Amino acid sequence: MPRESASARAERTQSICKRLAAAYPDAHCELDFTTPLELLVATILSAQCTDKRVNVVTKELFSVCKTAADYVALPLEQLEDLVKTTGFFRSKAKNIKACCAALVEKHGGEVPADMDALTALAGVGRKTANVVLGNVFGINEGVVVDTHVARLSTRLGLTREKTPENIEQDLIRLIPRKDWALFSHWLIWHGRRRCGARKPECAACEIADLCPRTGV
DNA sequence: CTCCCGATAT
DNA sequence: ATATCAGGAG
Repeated sequence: MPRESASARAERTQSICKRLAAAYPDAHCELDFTTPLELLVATILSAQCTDKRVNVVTKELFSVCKTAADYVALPLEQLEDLVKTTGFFRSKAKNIKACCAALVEKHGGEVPADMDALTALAGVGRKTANVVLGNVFGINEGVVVDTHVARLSTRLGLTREKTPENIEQDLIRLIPRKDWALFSHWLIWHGRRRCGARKPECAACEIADLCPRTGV
């Protein structure tokens, strides 16, 4: 089996984007939020947890905490109890408090629109920072690589890298910057609806002919 | 690399 | 019973 050329892969990627854009015309962030701080907190909570569960938890959490100072003032034990069902609850509660303390002390209580400032916050890595930058500030500094984007990028033969950081570099080279934000949403939606980790529905897949598993 | 960890689908 | 879920820190 001949190795796909870089130009052929770029062209196939374009076709994949076009097809997924048609399949998911309203793809968007499925975490519920109304402010930058709400998306930041929701994304911290979304680690190894479904967005559906996060949205159940944040509905009550956001009614209790409106500002970064509110999270700082809330006793750790109460915050742990509010986020318990998202898993990793002790780490997440601790991180959210430390994160919000830093927001109050270093950023006037606001969420910084800056990659370095964001990733310096407790519980905020590159993936979470990319989510916040893209979805509330319209800044495409990188590509969001979560578990779905990583899995589908590998299955689709868009990367051979293993770490999220290295996969992101491959995707940045492969995809036009204007599509970065949508690309992640398309792959996440497709990963949830069609190309699940345990049960990929290749027979019904909209891009089966563009995938090394079933087509090409 | 390991650890953090509850809810859900299979 | 086990894999997986919009990961990050030590």
